[in-house]
Amino acid sequence: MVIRQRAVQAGDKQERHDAILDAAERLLLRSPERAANVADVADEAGLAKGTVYLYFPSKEELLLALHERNVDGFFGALTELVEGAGPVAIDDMMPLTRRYMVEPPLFLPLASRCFALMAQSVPTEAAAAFRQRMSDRLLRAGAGLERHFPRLQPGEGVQLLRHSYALIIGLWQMSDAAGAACAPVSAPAPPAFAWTYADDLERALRTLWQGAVDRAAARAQG
Amino acid sequence: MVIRQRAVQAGDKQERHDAILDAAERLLLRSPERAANVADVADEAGLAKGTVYLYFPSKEELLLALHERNVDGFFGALTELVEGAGPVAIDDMMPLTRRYMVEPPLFLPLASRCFALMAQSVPTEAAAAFRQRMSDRLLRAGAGLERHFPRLQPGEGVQLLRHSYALIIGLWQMSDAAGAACAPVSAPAPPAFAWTYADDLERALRTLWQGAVDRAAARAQG
Amino acid sequence: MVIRQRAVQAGDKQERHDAILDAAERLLLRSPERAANVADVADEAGLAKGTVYLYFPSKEELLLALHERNVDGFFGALTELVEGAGPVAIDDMMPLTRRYMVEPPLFLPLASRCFALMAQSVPTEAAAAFRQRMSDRLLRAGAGLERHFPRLQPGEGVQLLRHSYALIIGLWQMSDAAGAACAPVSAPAPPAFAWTYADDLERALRTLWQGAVDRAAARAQG
Amino acid sequence: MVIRQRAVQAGDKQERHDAILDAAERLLLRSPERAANVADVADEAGLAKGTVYLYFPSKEELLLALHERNVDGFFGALTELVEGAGPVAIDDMMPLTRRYMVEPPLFLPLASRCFALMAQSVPTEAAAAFRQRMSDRLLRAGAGLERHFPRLQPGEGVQLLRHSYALIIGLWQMSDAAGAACAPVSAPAPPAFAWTYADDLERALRTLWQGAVDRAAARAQG
DNA sequence: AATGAATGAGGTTTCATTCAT
DNA sequence: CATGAATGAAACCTCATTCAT
Repeated sequence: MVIRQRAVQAGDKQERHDAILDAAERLLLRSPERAANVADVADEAGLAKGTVYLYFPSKEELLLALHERNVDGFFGALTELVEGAGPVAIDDMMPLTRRYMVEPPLFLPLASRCFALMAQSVPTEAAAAFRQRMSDRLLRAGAGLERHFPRLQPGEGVQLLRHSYALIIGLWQMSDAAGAACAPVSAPAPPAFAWTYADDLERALRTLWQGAVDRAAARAQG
Repeated sequence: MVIRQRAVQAGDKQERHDAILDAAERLLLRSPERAANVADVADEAGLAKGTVYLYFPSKEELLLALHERNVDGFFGALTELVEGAGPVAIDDMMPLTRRYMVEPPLFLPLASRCFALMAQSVPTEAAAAFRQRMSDRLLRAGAGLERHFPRLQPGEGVQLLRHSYALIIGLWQMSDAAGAACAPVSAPAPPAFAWTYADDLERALRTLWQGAVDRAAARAQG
Repeated sequence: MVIRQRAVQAGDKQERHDAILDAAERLLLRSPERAANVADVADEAGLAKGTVYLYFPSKEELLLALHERNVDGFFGALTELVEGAGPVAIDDMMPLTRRYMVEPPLFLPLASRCFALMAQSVPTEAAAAFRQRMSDRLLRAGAGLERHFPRLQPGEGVQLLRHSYALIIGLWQMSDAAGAACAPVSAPAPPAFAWTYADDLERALRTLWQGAVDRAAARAQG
Repeated sequence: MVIRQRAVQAGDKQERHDAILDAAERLLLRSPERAANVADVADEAGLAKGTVYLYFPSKEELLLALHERNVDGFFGALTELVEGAGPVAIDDMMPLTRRYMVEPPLFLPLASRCFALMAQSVPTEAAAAFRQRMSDRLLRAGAGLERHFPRLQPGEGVQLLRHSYALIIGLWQMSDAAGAACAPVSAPAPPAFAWTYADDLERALRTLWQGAVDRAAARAQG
């Protein structure tokens, strides 16, 4: 009905692509429980359903793209940090994580959901491509990291990042957040989970990084 | 049509309950890609669809129950270990993990899926109850753990277990295994993921535990 | 919404199966242009959409089943005729054709449409099965026919029936009927088509049968 | 993007019109099972979708035009034959039929499909116009035919052609060919259909023409 | 004349759950 | 208790056609 400006230039198209992602994001923020069907996304974007399919082959790949945009934000900042001039310490990582993953209300639930999608509904090639890009980002950031912690052996930077990411995701899934997301009035968390996700994550990451650094140091000494 | 023996005794009921779980498990093992709809589970159990609903309030809670049975296996063994007479070292944990979580082909995918379920489709109370039982298991095992690593402060045992579990799940979701579950012929894993899940997990867990022990030791010394 | 009696007995099921076909038939009679989507059929039958899918695997196979029921009517009568005691002449065939195929307003359009379905939307096996049953009917009726026209060689009965059926269908598709079906106010038919379908068909069939009988006679004499 | 030469001259337009038909034809030949959507046709013609609509009011009328081009080939040859100087016998018709209708892999499926289109999706006037042109062709060829078979009464030439066409189409739709179009590996045809379409058609046509000629002769004698 | 981005109606199918038997 | 027929919401995606550029 509402014919918005047509996207004829390549730039316009990217813009519209992003606009659709924005719409999906707004929708997920507003009602995380809803499965965000394509009709709603189109509506929110002020477009017709068919138009969404011009830009994304399926609902799943739309969600994946949205997630990847989030991921890019994090890795962009991380790469900038580790490839920058200044020194980098463990303490520099925490704010980054917090800012890009913990605080944005969408990152973790979406990441979580995308893992499920990848295992079920996304065509193998798309999943593989996503994984490949993820690998590239990790490799680059991991290599950068190794420059700042010279005792790390080659590959240990990537490894550490990979393990960190696993902790971030895994812990979130276990955390009350997952439950609380849907429970407006949640009961008090049982003792073993009675931690703020953010704090618990920080502790976990510190422990992990401590272990990695210690081991590297021990190896250097021994 | 075929009315199988009615379950009138309490024991019969438990038996049928388990039989349904068994059927679901067989089904998931046989075709992990399929979404395992209730009709198939009922069929596999030799029961009618309606009968399944006599034993489980919903499909989701059936899956959750199946997962919990798996989890119980692990925690049972872990508790037995830490509450046993002998000494326990980090190295004792690995085989346990491997045996109960890594090697059984169902544990990790199901765990992964259950997190998603908990956040979406399971009624709050059921989720809370599940969480509570999980908390109990963790607390008990965590407390047991602290007896063997006396430098750990109270609560650090649970914490370590929680973080370990997060690593186990998170890493699996990132691993090629998650993708490969559905892709009969998967492309070679991209470099940043080119590790066996089992090996990578072991490294990650060792690093984490190393970090925890080191920190405890440092605290004890400083 | 409206829970009609449940079909538990095999007989009930057949009844419901037929009831769905009846509904589809009514719908097609009422508005032949509409593609009769499954929702409408279900509505007309007073059932839910899903229920229709319990009885027919797809919309196409529903239509095919309806057509086959019509075909069965014709072949039933034909077989009864040729396997009956009395003598059978060419003139006996015409009323049969008229009664079962020409006069019922649905037979020919549906037959026409089913040919298209068979070539496009019906799974190969279903199409093959339909074809097989059609073959059986033809063989039986053809064999019966040969008993009444002893000069026909074995196989010529089936052949004649097959050719007749082709004429019936082909001519109908060419006839004004096809066009008139959708044109409430149709222009006068152009001269080459200015024949009533029924009359033209009778002429064509007589010509065909005449040719067959003549050839048989000639062969017998020569 | 790529604006091909514009068609400004009338000749250019006809050329482009034909080019689109050619593209549709190639497409149907290449994959008879596919429904040949407009996007594909445009693509194959190297044009944009919108351009196709400058030359054809709808997808259906495009198909109809393609079919009519085929039909024209047949009637052109037939008219040339019957209006030529030489004598014409039944045996002269068969090769014509074979060459223009049976052998080209597109004629029959397309003819079949067009009947369905005419009855459903084509606006009345377009259908009437098509029918009118068809009538003209038949009348002319029929009249020519009557000159070669002088015992035929006026109108019986057209009639015979019409009935022949009905046989050709009807028999094809019943034949395995129709089904086989879509079934790369088709099961063996059931006995009642176990004839080559081409042979069966020839038998049928001969029978029909025999009947017509016999009747004319009988009338002349009686 | 040509383009191709945008439209949106349209129909199929699945499957968790209920409830009459 | 057990059954399985019935439900119907839910969501997907295609594609003929239009029209701004």
